[in-house]
Amino acid sequence: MKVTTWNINGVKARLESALAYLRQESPDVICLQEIKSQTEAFPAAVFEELGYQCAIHGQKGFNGVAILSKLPLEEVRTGLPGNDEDMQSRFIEAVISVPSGIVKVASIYAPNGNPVATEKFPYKLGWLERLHAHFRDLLAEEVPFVMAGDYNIIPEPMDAKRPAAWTSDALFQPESRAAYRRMLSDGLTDAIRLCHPGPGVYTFWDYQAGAFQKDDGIRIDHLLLSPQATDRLRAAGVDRFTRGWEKPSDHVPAWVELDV
DNA sequence: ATGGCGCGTCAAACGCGA
Repeated sequence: MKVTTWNINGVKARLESALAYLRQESPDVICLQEIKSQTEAFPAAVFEELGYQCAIHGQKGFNGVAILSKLPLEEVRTGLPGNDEDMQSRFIEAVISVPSGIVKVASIYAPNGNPVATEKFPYKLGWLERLHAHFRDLLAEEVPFVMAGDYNIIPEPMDAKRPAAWTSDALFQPESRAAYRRMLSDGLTDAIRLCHPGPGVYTFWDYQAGAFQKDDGIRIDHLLLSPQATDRLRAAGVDRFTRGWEKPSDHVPAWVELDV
């Protein structure tokens, strides 16, 4: 079972790329972020033609997440628990049926948090706390789950080509990094890091300044696995080739392969 | 050394991202 995550930066702008990617790589499940589409406007029919069921949590203009699955998709939940005031569409999860039972999959789009001196940064940290509280509940269920998405966190200096350039950025603040570490110390595994322990593994390159040509990237898209999912982890990777396609997203897909 | 983009909204700039 292959589970992929991809911040596509607009599902309408990226429709041809997304379809090309799915035809080529054929993941069983793909978690999308920044669909920038209302739920009703999501082009579900074209994905269904490729054999995917769609669970969508959109909003007007910004944000928006989705899970597309070739395997039976059940018990869809939208919205991160813990704050009824939060209207931003950044979380969706579903139960996926697999031969050995179930796998829970969440598509998450954590807040960027910039500028740090504004209310955006505490919103980011609060959101991450809510995410942590939610998966702590899931851990108690002792089921395999994958929380995949754009965490907007550079975990370590080795996850940036130029870490010094990010020191004042919300993505690399000590508080952001600490929130990520707490999730790992609480039992989740960073699958990409486990399978690729060295530096130079990036998932995002800015559109500006020829960042991709200079490989001036950062690793901010992550797949965090529960212990039961980690037991089944066969491989993980990043598909950086899509960044070289016409009209690319600034993020590339990252994936895990699980024995299920 | 610096700055260099792109999407969506909406019809010209602007909010937002990272």
